[in-house]
Amino acid sequence: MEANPLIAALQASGHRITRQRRVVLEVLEGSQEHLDAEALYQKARQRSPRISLATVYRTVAVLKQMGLVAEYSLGEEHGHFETVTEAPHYHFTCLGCGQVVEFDAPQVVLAIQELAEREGLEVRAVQFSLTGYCVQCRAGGRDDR
Amino acid sequence: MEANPLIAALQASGHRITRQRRVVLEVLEGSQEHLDAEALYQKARQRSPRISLATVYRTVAVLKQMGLVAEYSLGEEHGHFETVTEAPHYHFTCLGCGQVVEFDAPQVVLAIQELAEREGLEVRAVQFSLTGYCVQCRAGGRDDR
DNA sequence: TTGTAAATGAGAATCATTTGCAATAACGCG
DNA sequence: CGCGTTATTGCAAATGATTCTCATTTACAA
Repeated sequence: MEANPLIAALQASGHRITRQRRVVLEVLEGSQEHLDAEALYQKARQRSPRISLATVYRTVAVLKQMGLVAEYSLGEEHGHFETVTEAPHYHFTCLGCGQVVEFDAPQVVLAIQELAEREGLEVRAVQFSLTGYCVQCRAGGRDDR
Repeated sequence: MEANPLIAALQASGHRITRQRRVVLEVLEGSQEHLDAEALYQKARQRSPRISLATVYRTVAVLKQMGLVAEYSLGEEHGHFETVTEAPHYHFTCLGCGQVVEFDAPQVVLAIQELAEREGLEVRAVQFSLTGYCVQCRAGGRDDR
């Protein structure tokens, strides 16, 4: 009955579908970038001007706990959000230009599985991210260590 | 001239050796655990009662930037600090009991090197941590998902 | 249509961390 | 050793991100 699968999932899990949740989800889906709470808020605002930042946080929290959205602490600073896709991937953030490079790392996934098995751990969340300088910034001599 | 290598390094890089820096370093070295700023502050206080939390943060910031100390965001919460050792290692934090399991993952190191080479990146920092449930907590039935 | 519990908006509250500034102290130099 | 310069400190106030409180609104099952 519901076109959007994320909305459907939300609904199926017994949550109410409000205009603001719908908007946050749409913004999240309609953007390739990794938005932080403020950016999400600004974008959501364009469609639902009365939405509050608190609601953005609350919505993202629900989605996160349902596993529909993931939170990353890219550079260091504050959190960034992204809808979860089939293929897990990780991020490299350039300290020079802020550019985010996504990459996958099957070896890392394997290493985790192995570790979990060996130690009897049940891994629920993986945080793996790199920071440094990208090709351009290295070349640009902008070596502001 | 200075017994402690970390102190020596600090000094060599042109920083002044103050009582508080010495104390923070000693506390950091003398503890296997991953202390957060507040814990560091409390421990440092025992030896140097007038030290302030701000100084702890400032000291750790200097050490971090020199690469002598690393910061981790174990569970999610706030930062934890640890002196850097030869062998890089990572952390698994149990959501049930809070226990931190350290592990190494040479495959991860390799994966990073490979990626860096392929993409021309200069990796300065790696953030890799896992959360989930440990053997005990899984067994304990305390499946508070 | 209506009742009720969930969700929202607005702003206050919280928490970790940072900063401004005057007082203090390290350490290179004479 | 005694000084002066300048980094460092302590304190308290500021900040930034996120969470909470509570009165009001709204989704949705009946």
